[in-house]
Amino acid sequence: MVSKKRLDCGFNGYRAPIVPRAPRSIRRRGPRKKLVEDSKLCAFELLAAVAGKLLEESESSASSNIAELKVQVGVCLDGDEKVQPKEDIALKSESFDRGSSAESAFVPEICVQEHKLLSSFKELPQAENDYVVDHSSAYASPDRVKKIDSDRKLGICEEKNSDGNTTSKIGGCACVDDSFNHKVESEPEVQSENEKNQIGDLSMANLSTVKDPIGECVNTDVLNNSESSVQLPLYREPIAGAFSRKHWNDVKLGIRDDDENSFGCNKSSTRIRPFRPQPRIGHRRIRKMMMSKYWKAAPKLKDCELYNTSEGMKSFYRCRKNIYARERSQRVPLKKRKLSDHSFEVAYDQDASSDSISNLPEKGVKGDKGSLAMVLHRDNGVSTTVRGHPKAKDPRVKLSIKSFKVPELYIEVPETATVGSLKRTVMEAVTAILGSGIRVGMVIQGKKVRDDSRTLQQAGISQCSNLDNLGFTLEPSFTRVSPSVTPIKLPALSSFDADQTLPRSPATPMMDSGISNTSVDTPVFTKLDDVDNNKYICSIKTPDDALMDGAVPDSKPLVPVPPMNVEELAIVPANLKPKRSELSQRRTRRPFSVAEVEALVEAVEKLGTGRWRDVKMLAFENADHRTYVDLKDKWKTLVHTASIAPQQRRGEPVPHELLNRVLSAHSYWSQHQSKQHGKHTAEPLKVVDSSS
DNA sequence: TTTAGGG
DNA sequence: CCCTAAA
Repeated sequence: MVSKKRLDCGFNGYRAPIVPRAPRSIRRRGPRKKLVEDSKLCAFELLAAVAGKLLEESESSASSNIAELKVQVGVCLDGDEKVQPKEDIALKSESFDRGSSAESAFVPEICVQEHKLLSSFKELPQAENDYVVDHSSAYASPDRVKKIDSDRKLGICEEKNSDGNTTSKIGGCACVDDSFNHKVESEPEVQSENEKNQIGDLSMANLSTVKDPIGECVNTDVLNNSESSVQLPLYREPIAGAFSRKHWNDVKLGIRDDDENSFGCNKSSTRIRPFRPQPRIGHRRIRKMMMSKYWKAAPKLKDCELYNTSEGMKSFYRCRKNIYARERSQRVPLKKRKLSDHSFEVAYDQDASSDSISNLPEKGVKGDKGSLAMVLHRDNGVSTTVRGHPKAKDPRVKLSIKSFKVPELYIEVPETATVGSLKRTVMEAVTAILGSGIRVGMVIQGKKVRDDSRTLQQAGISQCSNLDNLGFTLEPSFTRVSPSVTPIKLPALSSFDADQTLPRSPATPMMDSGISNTSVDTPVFTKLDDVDNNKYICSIKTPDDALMDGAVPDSKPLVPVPPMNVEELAIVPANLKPKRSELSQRRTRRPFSVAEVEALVEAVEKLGTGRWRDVKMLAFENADHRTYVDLKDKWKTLVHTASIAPQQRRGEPVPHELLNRVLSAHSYWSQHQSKQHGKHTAEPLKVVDSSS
């Protein structure tokens, strides 16, 4: 949206970010008021969002010309208010009239209700519930009001102070300081308009065009400045404190911004949507699916022994379910994994289960509970770098985490212990920490940043700031002591590989080997290399990667399904599904492996066609990425494939034998109509002769 | 939600 | 794989 780059880093400069599409905006310049430093970012983003909206709806508003708005962005961070979405709430002109003080009125679609300050406006018919702030400035002109009336939709909440004074912070609202205002204005078009309207028009007509679909609440403060300032609506996050962190800020670690991998930001993307064009319905569905799927509980890996591709289908079937579970995230990555060879991984064998931590090339840690993977870039020496993203509406802060600091570990070993044992001990200590849950801590300039709700800017992280002092740490999470934790503690990143055995191998050697390259010093993980374009998470390399069948060539993001504690960690954001940015894109292609085909064939032989749901449950229960529709489609293609000349077939060759079975089953079920009548109408196809 | 098919 | 009409 706002591709405009962030003007100057400091925000002090007066640069106007270019708001891409906004036809006009509500921008005004104003005296910069010094508001709370904190919400700059938000405001900025809000602006962008508004601009985007304006653009989208530019046509609609007739009143649009009232360009100048003086606004100050007020961000409400306090959580005590309730935000409720409202459908167009029109402010009646009367309302405004009455309050001479009201410079402009913004009607938010969604406002915070029940605000204490609200009282002053209660009388207003429609604005009752809105949190309105009355600004002392009295610009409100009747005309304007009307416009407002018609246009509202901006989703802005005004806050009214009981005494009519403009208050930048009411009810805990923080206002963004001037810096924002400056930025906002620079759009050429806007300016011109501004000039025209400069007269005191404070209207927010333009704003009206913006609709806030979502209904985040916006609180706007109108400033009295003669200078035009922009009024930014603030969108509040319903949940207290979450605001800054989530909205519009995407921080990605070692990830390109084109995808949604920002860790901990998943939600943010979602939230952002509101400002985007409304997705088509179809997309919604997809998204929905994605969401539900990717966030589902991680499968348990334990039940199945190692599945070795080479060992064949037998074991495959035996463990089919399990395998699928793991497999789902996997296959794709194989190739990717290779790309990430530089990534450093530490795996450690802890009894039967092994834990491993690896640095993923791409995504990082998800919130508190996500995987531990971190992406590190090996390129430059700067531990963290930040740079703006040219086209992002919001400048992106890119971080390259070179290393993680682990919480203090206290280790005691005899002098006679071997280096290897010491390493192992360290590993165990680390693992113990990890096993009990860890969280990521952030340190800036040596200071811990504890407030998760702050925006990066607020925390001092911006593309312009020096992030060399930014560090992340892994710390024990006391809050989440793993309850019934499965023995498998951090299989995390690696969880996905179906074929691969649990992670143990790779790393272990490293530790034992005398001088390891990348010694595992206290700091546990870390190093990363970046694979820059790839986004996959994990990379556990195992010897058998090569065996993977059907490795998918193209890079797709893996979906790490950390099996850690199923209970609490169960929810893993697999936001990785990258490639598709938010709006639904097509799913990443995941060719069926021979094993899957066989499983499919077997199921169909048994159940027949027409019962894809059952087929899915029978053979692909845990393969979340395979829907019954997929299975049906696959069957369709298999039948087709089987009927064409081998030379015309593409993709991974399917054993002849399987194709024959496909034909046989297809033929059989064509005659026995499995579907229709009740479930077991027909007997399963027996045997399959593979010959021929 | 599933099926069944076309795209 | 996606999208949908139907069921």
